[in-house]
Order: sequence, then structure tokens, then C-alpha cells
Amino acid sequence: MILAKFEQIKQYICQQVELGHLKEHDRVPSENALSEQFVCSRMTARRAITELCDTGLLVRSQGRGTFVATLKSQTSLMEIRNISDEIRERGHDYSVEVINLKEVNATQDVAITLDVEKDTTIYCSTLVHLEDNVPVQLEVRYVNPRLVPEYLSNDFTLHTPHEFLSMAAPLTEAEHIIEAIMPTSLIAKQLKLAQFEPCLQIKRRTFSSKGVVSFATLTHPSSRFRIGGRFSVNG
Amino acid sequence: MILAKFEQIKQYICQQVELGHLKEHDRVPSENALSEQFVCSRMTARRAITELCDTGLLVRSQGRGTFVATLKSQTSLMEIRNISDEIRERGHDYSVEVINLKEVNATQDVAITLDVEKDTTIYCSTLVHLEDNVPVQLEVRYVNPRLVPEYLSNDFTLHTPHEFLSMAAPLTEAEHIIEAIMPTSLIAKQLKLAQFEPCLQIKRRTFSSKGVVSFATLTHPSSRFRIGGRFSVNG
DNA sequence: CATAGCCACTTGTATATACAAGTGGCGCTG
DNA sequence: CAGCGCCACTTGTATATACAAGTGGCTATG
Repeated sequence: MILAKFEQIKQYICQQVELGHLKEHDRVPSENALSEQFVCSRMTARRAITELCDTGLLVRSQGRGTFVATLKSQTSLMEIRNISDEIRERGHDYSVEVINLKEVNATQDVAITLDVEKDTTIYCSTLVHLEDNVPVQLEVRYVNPRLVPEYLSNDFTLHTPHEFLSMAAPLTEAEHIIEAIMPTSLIAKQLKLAQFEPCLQIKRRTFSSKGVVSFATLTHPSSRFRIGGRFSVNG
Repeated sequence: MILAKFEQIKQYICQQVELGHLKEHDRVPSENALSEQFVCSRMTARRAITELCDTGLLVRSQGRGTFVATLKSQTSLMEIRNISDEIRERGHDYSVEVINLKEVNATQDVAITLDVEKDTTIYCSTLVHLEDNVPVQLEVRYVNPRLVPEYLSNDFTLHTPHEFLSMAAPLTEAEHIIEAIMPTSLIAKQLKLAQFEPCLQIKRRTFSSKGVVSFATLTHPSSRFRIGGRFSVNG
């Protein structure tokens, strides 16, 4: 048995929803029905459903049954998404311009942020992400070489830093600070801004189970990029 | 039995953490130990622990045991917090300046946003929130009068719009767009900005179970306010 | 015809049990 | 003393069962 039974049942229900066989507010088979269908006990079927309720795909109602929830668009505010995927999902062209890749000595503040010793050699990548050949994000990223020693050998035209890091050291947590700034002339030049305009700047620290993986400063020209999201309020 | 047994166990463990008897990375009693202590089956104790893991209070490790997780500060990025609470929690003075309260005819776009008929009369409040007498947020808010007819009768020096709306129509969902803008001269004046500086602008739509409650535009001078948050990445 | 009550079906809680699988310590052996 | 293997303990998966409790429809009764 490769996959646990309750995982198989989860997968099946997810597929039914993805394929459109189950739509919003449709009733899903009862726990008893599923346990017959998958030849398992009711508790196993129940577990599958419980976990899908936790993710928000299903909602239960005692006495009535279990139903497909109102499907909500994902909250890209919270989610850390890969910018190339996001651009491609909008049906646009993604490309990247690598400005430089280097090793640098950690200054005091970067060392603290990355949780390494001062003057350690750390990796730094600077690149610009383009949507239909228009720069939409300047990404300056410092990476902890202890956790991802092979970072600089990545081909960034094939894998974004986020993609590469996700493979090398799966993300467990992230920390964000969002600010509005006026770009410096260097940033304006790198983003090919015709005139100065306010930019959204996100400082993001990402963690894996082994510690701080990287620290990135993501700068978006306001006229070309927004951040949005929808989420439900708990409690 | 007022509370289900697994809820009692959850409560007990939460208390132990709150009281400091269990600290970060401490080991919590094993499922078997809990089931003896509470005279229940292991599956019941297990359920309590499972749900506390889901909330992030505990982490499990097969073969080793269950531990109190690294306690994280709340993510104020996702949470919709009351600005007056936030300012007071920082130990600063909160005050508010009401610029105006009025009824307006819904223009096309506001009508769509609030999901009401065009030219309906809707409520509009404009106020500035101050931290130690410095303006930190300009809030322009449109409210659906069908859902909160008594909105304009609120004393905004006692309750922020968010507080009042939360009582009148509990939030179920919210939608956000974040942008960086240069303030108009009116906004700059209302925020008492000495010179023009980039501002973070959040457009927020809030929903109750009965529909769109309000639409707010929150403008923060970048030099006086940031948005931050930390969260765990699922999957 | 209206309704009160019963019944079938659903989810919710709880138990007892079994075996799989991961971890870490302890002791035995080379 | 180093390392291997066993064992105790832990969490992970799964089953079979029981009763509680909420929902909705159907039927019998007034």
C-alpha cells in the first residue's frame, strides 16, 4: 500500500471536485457510503472527510450530510507563490534577467537576519522578473550557504530562486514586512522605470526546518503590480 | 457531560501551556498517559492532540512524542485587527479625528463593490487614526445601509468603524488589495504629511454571512506604519 | 388538511483493539 | 570500546462497534 487509505479517499474526492463531477454545495457520499466504496471502516472514511473539511474544501452538517464548500480563490496574500507561475497563470509571458550572482560577506544586519555569524560568506542573487518583457519585480536575495550550498549553481533562467530553494529546503514558515517606498535611482534603473513612482517593497524571510534559508527584498512598481487576496475570518 | 471529553483534554493542555507548566519544546504526556489520566481511550486523547497540532500549538514526531511548538506571534497580515487595539498594545496613545460622516449616492463602481443597486443611498465615514497624536491611517469607508442601518449613529471616538461593524455584522470573510501610491494633496493634508511620501494603500472589502458589509480604503504613510506578519506554510 | 410523531439516515463522540513504523537507550558481542 | 541488535515506548493507520444527536420525510391521527 503506497498511499494510506484515507489519503486515497481524499485524493478521490479532490479529483471529483477538480473534474467538476462534484460542484459547489453538492453533497458528497456519506461516510458509510464511502466506507463501502473503499472497503474500509467508517472511521477511515471519516478521517478523509475531516481533513478535507480542515482544508476548507468540504463542510459538514450533522444530520444532513457533507457538502462541497463555496470554492474561494486562493489567498495569494498569505501563500508564497512562485512569481513565474503566477504570471503564466495570467496567460502572460514570463522571463527573467539575471543582474548578478555573487558571494558577499555578511554585514551585521544581514547576519542577524539570516541567523549566521558576522562576516560569513553568504550568497546573493539579484534579478528582475518580467511579465511580457516589462519588469514587475526586482528580487535581491541573500541565501544561507550552510542550508543551500549549491544555490549559485542554479540556472535561474530555468528555475526561479523560490523554486530552487523550495526543492533544496522545503519552506515551513515565512515572515513579511510590507512597505511603500520611493525607489532609489539604482532600483528605478533596474526596474526600467521611466519616471519615479512609488513601489511596494516586501521583505521576506523564509524558514525551513533547519533555520533561516533566505532573506529577500522584493520590489514591485505600483503601476505594474498589486498584491491581493481573499480569506475567511476565523472565530 | 457539558464538554466533550476530547475538548476537556484540549482545554487542559492549553491551560498547562498558558500557565507556563509546559514551555516551548517541552514534551506533552503521551497519548497513552493522557488516556489513563482522563480515563478515556487512546483515540480520544489522540483526537485532542491532533486538533491542537492543527492549530499549531503542538507538533508531533513519530517515535519521539508530542511537543509544544515554537510559539509564534500572530500574523497581523491575515488577521483583521482593530487599529486602536494594535496601537494600544504597542503601549502608545490612540486617538481619532472624525473628518466627516455622510450619506452618499452610490456611484457605479462603489455600487458594484458593495453589491447594491446604483444610486442607492449608502453611508460614508472618513476618519484619521492617530498614534501619539501622529496620523497613521486615513480610513475612508463605505457601508451597506441594509446590513448596518445604524452605522452613522455610532460614536466613533468610542468605537472604531471596525469595532462597530464587528458587533453589528460579524465578519466572515475579507478581500484585500495592497498598493503603493503617492498621496493626493487632499490625502497628504488629511494625514498631515509635511512632504509627499509614498503611502501604503489597502482596499478592503468585508463580508458577513448576509453579504458585503463595507468597503474601506486605508492609507498609511510609509514612514509611520508598516505591515508585517509571520505565518507557517502548509503542505 | 394540518400536524405530531416516528423512522431512516446522517454526522458526532467514544471505546477497545491490532499492527505498522520511527526513535532512542541499553546491553551484548566482537 | 565501538557497533550491532533488541526492546520499550512513541506516534501512525486501521477496524468494528456502540450510542448520541440533528435532519427531513413519511405516515398515521385528530
